[in-house]
Amino acid sequence: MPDLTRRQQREQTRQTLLRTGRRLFATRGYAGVGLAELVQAAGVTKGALYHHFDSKAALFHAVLAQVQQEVAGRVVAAAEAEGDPWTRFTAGCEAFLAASTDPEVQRIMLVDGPAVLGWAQWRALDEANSARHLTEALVALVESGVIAPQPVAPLTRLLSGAMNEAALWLATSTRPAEDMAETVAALTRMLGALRSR
Amino acid sequence: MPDLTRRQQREQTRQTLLRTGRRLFATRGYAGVGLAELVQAAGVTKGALYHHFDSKAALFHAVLAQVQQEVAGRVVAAAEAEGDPWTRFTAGCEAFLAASTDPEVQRIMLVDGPAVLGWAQWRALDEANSARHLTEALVALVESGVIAPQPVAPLTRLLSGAMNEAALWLATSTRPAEDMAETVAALTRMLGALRSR
DNA sequence: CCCTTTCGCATACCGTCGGTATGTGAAAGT
DNA sequence: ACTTTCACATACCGACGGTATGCGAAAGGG
Repeated sequence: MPDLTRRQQREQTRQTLLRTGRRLFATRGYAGVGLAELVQAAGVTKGALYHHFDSKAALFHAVLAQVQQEVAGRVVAAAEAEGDPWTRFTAGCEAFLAASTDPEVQRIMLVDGPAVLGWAQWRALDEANSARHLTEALVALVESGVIAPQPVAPLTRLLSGAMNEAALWLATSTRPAEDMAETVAALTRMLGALRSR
Repeated sequence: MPDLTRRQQREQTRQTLLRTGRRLFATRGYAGVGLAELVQAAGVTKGALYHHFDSKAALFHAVLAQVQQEVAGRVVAAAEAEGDPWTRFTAGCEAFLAASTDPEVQRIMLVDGPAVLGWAQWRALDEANSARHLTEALVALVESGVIAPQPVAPLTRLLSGAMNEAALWLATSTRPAEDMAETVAALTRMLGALRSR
């Protein structure tokens, strides 16, 4: 009787690589960490890495997907705690800003992501995990008559970009609480312009 | 009498490296182009490159600064053609979107820039060349009473991020004219919310 | 229970990359 | 005319991402 089945061992190694990759990519950036160092920190070898992932970029892709799903989870949780569409929407935006202020999240999701995977692939991941909820929220706002009927696709990109950049800026702020409050205020004000009269 | 003085020759080589770097970085990305290939395309050697720039990243930095100054030039020109602060502002935003839709500009300025130089340094360059004008325009709007008094720093980041992401999205659009129009419309509507009543 | 196959991973190695140390020849200074 | 400067070219290095191969234990079959 083996202490660990093969499936268990395999999954454990994979998770270790993901955790280690996430930690190192977040702290020193994708280009700043070599595979030799990464596998040593994970306690395995390059053979193990290439058994689980096709390339360094593929490992990064898996890490990025994991990070995005975590952020999306926090956003959805915050939104679902509210009742009406408008409050769900603003709560989700604020939760996204709060979650994305984490420096670990930023470097992987916002800085290195587009450059490593290319903008198109990064956008596809972002759409599948994060921007999808934003689009759904905007559609719900239009359908419930809270905001005026209008194309949601450009709105989604504008708001997504605005919040991404705002999160990066907030992370460097010397007065995070005030800047966060002012950012949410400005964002809410701008969103308010879309409301039906 | 020399055909070329040393200063002339030096500047010519430097410009050739900048042009070649810009072309290659734009088409295949920073990580996708090697220095050997770059210097061969420029008709020089690595010795020449490292005589003019401290590193590959330093060459990219110079290229990025040049690209940003061109974009900023177009934005300022469009803004200065208008009279009142509000129209200058919207004209500048539209000019930025139009200029940043160029794929050559995008990859260097919006995708690779933050990852190669780090967000902080990229932000400093952006602030010096591009976002500075945005801040000035917003301050002018507040001082002239067009929009309500409010902190401009978070507004600048929100709008800058929104336009950057919108430009990337527009570049992949299958109906660029319509999407551009809708984006400008949504942007203008959101900005309208900031107007004094 | 043994024998075979599978497979998760380690080892050894390769081409290429960014970066550097040194050489060189022509322009510039005196 | 002689020296110095300097804008490069050449040759080389360690480190990197990636691959080909070997190995040993778990899984499967009789």
